Formats: sequence, structure tokens, C-alpha cells
Amino acid sequence: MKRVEQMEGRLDASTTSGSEFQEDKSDGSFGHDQELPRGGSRGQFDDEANWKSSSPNLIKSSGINRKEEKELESAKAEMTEVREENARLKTMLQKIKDDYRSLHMRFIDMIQQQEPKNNSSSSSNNKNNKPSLSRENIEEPESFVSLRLGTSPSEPKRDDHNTTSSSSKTREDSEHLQLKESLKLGLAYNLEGSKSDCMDVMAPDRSPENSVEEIITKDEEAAGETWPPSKVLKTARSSGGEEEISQQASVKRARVSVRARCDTPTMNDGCQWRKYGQKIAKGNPCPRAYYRCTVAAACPVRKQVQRCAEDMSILITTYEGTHNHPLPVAATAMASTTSAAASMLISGSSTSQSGLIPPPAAASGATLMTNNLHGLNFSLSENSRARPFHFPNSSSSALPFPTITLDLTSNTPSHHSNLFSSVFPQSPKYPSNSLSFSTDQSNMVPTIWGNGYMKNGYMKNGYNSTNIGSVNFGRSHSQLLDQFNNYQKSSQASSQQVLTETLTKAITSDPSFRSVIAAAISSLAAEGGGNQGGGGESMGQKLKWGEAMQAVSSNPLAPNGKLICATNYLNHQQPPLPFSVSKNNSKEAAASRDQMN
DNA sequence: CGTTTTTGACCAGCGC
DNA sequence: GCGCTGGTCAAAAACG
Repeated sequence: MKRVEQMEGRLDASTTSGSEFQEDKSDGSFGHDQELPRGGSRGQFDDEANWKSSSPNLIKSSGINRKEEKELESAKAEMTEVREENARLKTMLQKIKDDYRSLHMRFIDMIQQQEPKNNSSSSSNNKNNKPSLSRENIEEPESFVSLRLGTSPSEPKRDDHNTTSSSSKTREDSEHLQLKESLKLGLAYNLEGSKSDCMDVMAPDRSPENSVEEIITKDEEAAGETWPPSKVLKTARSSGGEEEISQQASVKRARVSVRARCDTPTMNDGCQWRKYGQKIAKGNPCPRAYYRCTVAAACPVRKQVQRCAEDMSILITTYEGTHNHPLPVAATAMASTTSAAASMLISGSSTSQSGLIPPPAAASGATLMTNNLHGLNFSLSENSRARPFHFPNSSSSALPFPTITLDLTSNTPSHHSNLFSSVFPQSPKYPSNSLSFSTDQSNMVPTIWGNGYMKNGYMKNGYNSTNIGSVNFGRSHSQLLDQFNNYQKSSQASSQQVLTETLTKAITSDPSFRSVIAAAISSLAAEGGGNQGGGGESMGQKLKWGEAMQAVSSNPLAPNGKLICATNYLNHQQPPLPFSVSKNNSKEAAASRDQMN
């Protein structure tokens, strides 16, 4: 166990150390330095033949009894196992390093190709521009071009590193595009204090022709700047009713609602939240709790958490705004998911010309694309693809902000029909759209989301020590892990290639969908990673998981690198998600029911 | 003692 | 204008 943890720690350190990765000197004694006998150097046992030949003599000459002899034998066997394991780990590390180098070179190539453009278009940023290829110099210009989907500063390197593993010369061009795409979608993060710069850089590009990614970036960026949205809306409306402004304000308030079965008061989405209010909302006896992100002092992101009135086991979490800070790794899954969903929402809002389609009608479209990824069933409604979301005329004040719903509860056909009617039963005036990711058998929600809360959040030894299994999403964790492992094992099967190609096409053709899938799979990976330290997990299982992640890294389903973020969960704990259970919940609920009756 | 949660008060938007 | 509702504030309480 320790060896693997050490290895993971080293891998983590190596992958996060960027350019120092290649200078990693851990090859030789990888992972075993501290476990091998200190008295003699590791070289003492380097030559197995010497050890085998010398030990019998030692035994004979010293007259050791049988017990000690057995101990020596077992020690020898253990040494052999350790050595083999060491070799495996070294192989893994070598592969990872090769992947990293390969991607690093491609990344540099790409930057070199882009540099002429950057020099001409933003010379001010490059006054002292030297064609240095160091990562520090490379990443910085990227950070403000791209979307903030909740990635942390350390992630790009891992993304780069892992994305390489899917490399294939025949797909190089498309992958270049995908890499660019992923850079836009997944590699950005807001450097502390750089927000204004971000806005400044992006402001000149404001135009209806901007890409979806840019649109949502700006909009969410702006949302971050001006949280009090009512004021924004009011200002927009009162300033002459400029449709564009109003539309922007509306878009700024784009919300992403996540429905998930969760028996804890809130989903652990990886962020730190502070509760700042609670209200009984009309039509729902369960109080609605208001949280704001406390990862950064000025983070504008807020969320509302409320149980579904019709099914108390379903927790509805609504997110607003964009984090203006690097997110904990564990938070990237949800951030990416919600951002991608918001992206789709914005995309729809920016293209839709029609009036409002009632949510049930909009949602009842046939499933356009459903791919069963070994039980991980992604489905997008037809409306989500062709015309994802529909909004009324922007001048309408009856619809303050669009909302997209990610339903993580169930997606069986029988559910599908009533899925949307129950999203906002009491507020049909809000245009809502649903995107469902769920398993084909039962519910599946990333454990980190459902891992309601931990006392103080942080797990000792970096692993979650709480009972993840207490969160029931309809499928046990071991099932999920097995499912994922099975997926990894069979990912090379020929029957998977068709599916892979289909998915790849879908992913590459729709950046939003790509992000959604990446986030979902990341979350699935987080499920496994979060469970690692559950106490009962064996080293073997950890290795298994590591292998699974390696398989992920070489899976062509990960063209944009964001998917690879999943690996990050392996070595990171989940940050706390404070919440409280209102002592008056039942009382308030009863009172509310009384009022309703 | 600092941080977080609770909870009543307050404000703004909206419909009548 | 009034009442309802959603959302936020902020002082007090609770917590670690």
C-alpha cells in the first residue's frame, strides 16, 4: 500500500512539476527507497542472483533455526514481488513520461504555430516576447483566451500529458484542433487578480459572431463581476430597453440546475460553500438553502439547494455564476459539467429565434443521440442538439434567466416523459431544459457530489474516510468501480471501436457535448478515486485503478484532455463542503404544509 | 476567538 | 398601492 501511495505521490509531484518532469530522478529506486533495508544501500539487493546465492550460505553458517529460515524465505519472496512491482511501476512511469514528452512537443509546436498570430494581434502582451518554450511562457497567454471551466492551474500539464497517449498520426490534425479546443474549454483558470485583464482581453471580441465558448466565457465572466443580478436586469431594462443588454443580462444569469438523488443535505461538488440564507419557497415544503462559494473571498458563484417536493430523495442544486479562482481538483467535474451545460444553454439562447417552447414540449423531443458507454448512458434530447434551448424574446421580463437542468436521477424512457414536467413544477415561467446523464440501469451520480459532507471535509491521509456508501444513487460504489474497470479493460475490444468512433465524432463535432462527457467521466473517475482510501481498499485495487486510469489516458475518447482530469482525483482529497441541517426543517415543512392546506 | 450557521428583517420584482 | 415571493443582509448563536 505504502509503495503505491508513494508512487502516486511521486507521479503526482512529477506531473504537477511541469518542466521538471523530465528531470525526475526517481527512476532507479522508484517507490522503494524507504522500504528497503536502510542499513545497506538498495544496491545490496540489486542483484537478485547474489542475494539468492548468498543467503543459503548465510543460513547454513549461522545455524539459524527453521523459523528464521522461513522468515528469510518469505522475505525473499516478498523482495521478489516488490522488485517485480517496482519494475511495473517503472514501466508505468516511463510510459507516462513518454506520453508527457510527446504531448509537450506537440504543444510547443502548436504554440509556435500560433505565435505569429499572437504577435500581430496582441503585440502589447508580447513586448518582451521571446520565443521561449518554457511552460510558464506558454501557458500564460492561453489562460485568458480560454474558458474557465473550473480547471485548476496544475491541470493543463496533466491534460497535456495524458492527451498525448491517444495520439495517432492519422488523427493528428484533428487532435490539434481538439487540443486547441480543450485549451479553450478546459485549461483556463483565473489567475488571482487577473480578472480585469481577462475582461480586457476578451472585450474587443464581443460580437454576436463569437463562438459559443467565447460567449459563455464572457457572459459568465461578466456574471462574476456583477452578481446582484436584479440590479443588472433593472439597469438593463431601465436603460432604454436595449435588447442586447437585456439579452446579455439574461444570459449572465444562466443557471444550471442539477438534480441528483442524494440523501445528504447537499451534494459535495468539491467547492467550499457558505450558507448565507434559507427560505421556504412557494410550492415546496422543503426549505431552499442559499450558498456562496468561499474558496475565494470575492467569488461570485452561488448555489441554491433544495429538495424536490415530489421526491424528497432528489436534491436540486442550482448554480449561478463562474468561479473567479482556481478550483480544487475535485470541483472541476461539477464546474465543467455546469459550464458545459451553460454553454449549451447559451448556445441555444444565442441562436434561437423562436419564441418560447414550453419546457415539457421542448423536452419531449426524441433522444437524438444515446450512447451506452458500458452503462454510462449519455443522452441529449433532440432539442438540446439541434435547437438546444429556447427563450422568449429577450425583451420579455417574465423570464428572468434561463435554466438548464442536468438530471442525474434517472433516464429510463418512462422517466423521460415526466422528467421535465417535474423540474420546475411550480414555476413554469422559467424556461428550463434538461440534459440527462444517467446510467441505463439506475442512477449514477459522482460520489463527490453525493458525498454530502464530511466533517471538516478534508480526509486524513488525503483520502475520504467517510462512508461514501451511505449515499445511495441506486448503484453501489463497487459496482461503479467494476463497471469502470470493465470499461477500461474492454476499451480495446473491437466492438468498442464502433462506439468509440461514434462518440468521437459526436464529441469532436460538439465542444459542449465534449465538455459534458468529459466532466461526467471525470466525475465517474472521481467516484473511484474518492473511494480509494476507504480503508478497505486493497493495494491491488489501487493498482487496478491506476491501470484503469492509464487506460483512460490512452483512450481515444479523450481527445480534448479534459477527460483526463479524472486522473487528478486519484491523488487529491475532496475539499470540504460545509452545510447544515436546519433543525427546523421538519417544523418549517410542517408549517409550510399547514399554510398550504 | 475566528468561522460558520441560523434566522428575522429588509429589499426588489411582479401580479392583481 | 398592496401583497406575495425570491433573494440577500446581518446580528446573534453555535461551533470547533
